[in-house]
Amino acid sequence: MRGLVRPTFEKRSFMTKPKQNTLFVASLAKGLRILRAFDHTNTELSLAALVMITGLDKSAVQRLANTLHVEGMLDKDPVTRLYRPSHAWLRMAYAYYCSDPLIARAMPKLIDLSQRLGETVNLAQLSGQEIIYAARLPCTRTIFAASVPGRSVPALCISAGQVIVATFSPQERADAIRDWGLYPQTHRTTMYRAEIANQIEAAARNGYAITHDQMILNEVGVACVIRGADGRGRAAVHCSVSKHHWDDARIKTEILPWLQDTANTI
Amino acid sequence: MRGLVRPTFEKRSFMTKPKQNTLFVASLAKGLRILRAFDHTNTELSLAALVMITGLDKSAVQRLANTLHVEGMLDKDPVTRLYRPSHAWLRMAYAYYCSDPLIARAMPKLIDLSQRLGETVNLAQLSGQEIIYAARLPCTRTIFAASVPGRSVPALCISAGQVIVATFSPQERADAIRDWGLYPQTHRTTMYRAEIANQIEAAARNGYAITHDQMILNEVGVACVIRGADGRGRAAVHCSVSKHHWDDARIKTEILPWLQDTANTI
DNA sequence: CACAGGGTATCATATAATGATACTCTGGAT
DNA sequence: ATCCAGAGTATCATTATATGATACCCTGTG
Repeated sequence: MRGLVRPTFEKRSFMTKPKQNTLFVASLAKGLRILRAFDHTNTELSLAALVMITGLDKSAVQRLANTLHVEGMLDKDPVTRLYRPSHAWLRMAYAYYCSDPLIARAMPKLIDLSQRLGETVNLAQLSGQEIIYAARLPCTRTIFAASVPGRSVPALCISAGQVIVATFSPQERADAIRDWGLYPQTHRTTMYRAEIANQIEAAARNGYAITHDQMILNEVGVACVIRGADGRGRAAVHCSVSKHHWDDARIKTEILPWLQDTANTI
Repeated sequence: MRGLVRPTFEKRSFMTKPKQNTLFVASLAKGLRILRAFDHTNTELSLAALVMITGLDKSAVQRLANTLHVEGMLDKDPVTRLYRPSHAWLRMAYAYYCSDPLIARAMPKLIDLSQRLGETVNLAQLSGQEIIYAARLPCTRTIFAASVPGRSVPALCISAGQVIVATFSPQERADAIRDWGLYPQTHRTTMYRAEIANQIEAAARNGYAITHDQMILNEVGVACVIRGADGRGRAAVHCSVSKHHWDDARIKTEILPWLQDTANTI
């Protein structure tokens, strides 16, 4: 067994090739893989679990995780040895908020809106093929995932995404509807692209979108688009209410106008 | 000029020594330095600016920043070449939220509280010598920094920090009051440790703390501690109101009881 | 037109990351 | 009691990989 002459060699050269050279620091990228291993499913991870998830070598994970710990990016429970995201992850969000001028413009308006409506309002941004909730102002008890910012969901599924895609050129719109990811959040999440195409058409005509039961059952989402300088939608003001308290007619008369007004002034 | 024989050499061996060896990946640590260069002051940075702030070599910054860009941690404006935090920074916050069980327990209670009071409530956590606002539920227009989570401020300055330090043993408390960082946020921020000691004493007796003008002028902060299993305060429920609308008497009768109730049930 | 400043690309060099291996614990199973 | 499995930790030689100097390419300025 000792004599095993580097099965290492071909493996590494094989694995390393896909990465681009010389202006790409592989160690850093691997460190980021460690960070990304933490998500809503994996909230605290052992060394062994990190090895599993990242597919990295045990020694590598040991070093990288230790580095992240020393640098304050990961907390480590001294008894269980489990790693967890540190407060630095929250600080990064703050840095993001400060860096995005849209947030600063939107926040006060969103606060007013949430107080006026007495319902949960969100600022949703397009991030690749997903919508990320950048700011959330929850006004009623709801599930955990809907009460904290940073969650992302497939853009096509929800009103905020639809209203943004609706601002694209016909070609881009068609591409998005055909290609973008789609995965269910509830058993009622719309999974038919034809239906989504209709909803987006309607959003393009109306300037708003309303969806039902997409993220949470009995939840109605209403969204109005915020356009960038080029006219393309980059974000949306989104309001989430309970079906039990609101029917579509009241939503249209009592929520929509305020939502549109807010979106326009941002 | 060509013949300059490596002034490099001694510099590197000299600079590298302070870092611990073999289970510390310096490249990763440097990458994190790039990330940390972004804060509320530096919201978007050029290559040259990153070189300045991090003190790293130009080539290193080039490679590291490029790696972070390729890996989706930094956005890069194709025209100005400026780097900015990406949405990944928000996703990390979401991962943090999911990893901290306190958040999940606190959120619904905080929502109820904010609705009941009609005033801004926060969940504040101790992070080293600072308080970090983990969750914020703004109910009235306020300055930007007070409306988004992730900001951190010196623990001693504000009610939330005082009420937490008040749960420490006398020795730890004294150490904290003597040693912990203190930097002003307004021209009225308390900078006298003796006065802070008194406030913390009061907090220990009363179980709550009230501070004035610490972060924002004409702002009153009220906080009640949330104790961990060991009895030590790890977090606080914090409420921020305007001096113009609330005097201390009303705060004590109309806000404090609800705040204490919320803190206790979390 | 020359220059300065910032961004990009390339290369030889040896540092610093690598992954195998061996060691130490702990807790369960026999 | 003893053994074993699994997880975390520590160490080491090897060379692949990060390094920083340098040269190049822009664009805007004086």
